[in-house]
Amino acid sequence: MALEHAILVSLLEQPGSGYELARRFERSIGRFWTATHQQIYRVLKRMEAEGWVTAVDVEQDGRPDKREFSVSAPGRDVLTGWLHEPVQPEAVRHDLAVKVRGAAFDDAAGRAALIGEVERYRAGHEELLARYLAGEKRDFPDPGASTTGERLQHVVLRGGIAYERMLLDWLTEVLIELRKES
Amino acid sequence: MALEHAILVSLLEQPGSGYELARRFERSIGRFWTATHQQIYRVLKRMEAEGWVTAVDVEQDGRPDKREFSVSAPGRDVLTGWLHEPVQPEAVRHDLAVKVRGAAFDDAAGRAALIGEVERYRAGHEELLARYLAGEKRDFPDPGASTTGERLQHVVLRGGIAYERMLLDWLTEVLIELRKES
DNA sequence: TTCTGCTATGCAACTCGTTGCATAGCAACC
DNA sequence: GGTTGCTATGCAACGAGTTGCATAGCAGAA
Repeated sequence: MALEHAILVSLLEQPGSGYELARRFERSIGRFWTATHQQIYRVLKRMEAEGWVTAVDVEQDGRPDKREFSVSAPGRDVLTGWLHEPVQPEAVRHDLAVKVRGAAFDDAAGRAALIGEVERYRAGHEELLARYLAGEKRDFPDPGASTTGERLQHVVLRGGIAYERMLLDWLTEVLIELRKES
Repeated sequence: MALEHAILVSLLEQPGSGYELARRFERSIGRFWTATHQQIYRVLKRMEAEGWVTAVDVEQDGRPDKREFSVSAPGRDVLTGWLHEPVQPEAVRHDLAVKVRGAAFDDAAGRAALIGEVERYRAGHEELLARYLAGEKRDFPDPGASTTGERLQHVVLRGGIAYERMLLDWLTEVLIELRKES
């Protein structure tokens, strides 16, 4: 399980509350690891009990108080320990690919509906790519002069960008094939 | 949940036993949906109870008997019903991206170890790409003249190929960045 | 002042997926 | 005859992830 590790990385990059983490997981970190706020709160609780993170109450004005988490020394050790473990092959789960193969067993009207869905899906990923590119321009304007952390964050973002471009090209191909059958 | 649907697609393409399905999930279908034999048997049992698939005992010589599953009419309806539902955004979970960002909080020796892991991981995906390309050559030698099912299977395979190529390029970039820090 | 909406945290129940184990038929090899 | 290895099926326990719900502070608008 790597949610714990994703949280440790995120908190090392920037301490924050469970709520803030959930928002980061919706945005930047969600590029490579998704999680809901319930999962995050539950895991934070366990991590706090194990001494991997520490929390301080922070009063805010105009807002409810929050509990800000930081990574402790043992938490850092847990992270580096995990970093040195072998990289496991990923579990791939891609609904759309199942649907495309399934479309062979549907009728023309059903395939037409699927085409609409794929177009909608593709438009969503076009938006996502645009957001990544905007984020890249904003956060990494100067490719040469940056810290280790920034350069590693940048290469991960470039991975997200490459993935989205690949996906958009592939979806174009899928639409061509699906339209041949309608 | 789409494991049920992946199984329905696979059984429509070719009826088979739980064991055979598990082997297909290791190979072709595992490109876009992974599952272990335990999961598959459990889900098959439930699907049989709900009448989505039917089983016949098949005697084999030189081997234990097997139970071969086929999709029933209700099962087909379940599949087409699912095909017409909106495509959900995928849950992305990529260990390696977490590790790359985490490498900023490791020391030089740790990053050196990670480089070795990434190289090993990359070599695995090079092999996988080679297998996909060999499979493409074997199964889809003639791009023009094929059935709907074959063309849709081919476009999904091309997606796998595009993904692996993108991944290999990205891993090259990751290795360059990690080596800058060692 | 009530309603909407964002910040902030959490429980409970459930489903999905993983891991470890167990059983059994049959073939081939040593 | 024992061992190894592949085919074939399954249970039980656990851990991970999802869904629905609940609570509460505070701001701004209607």
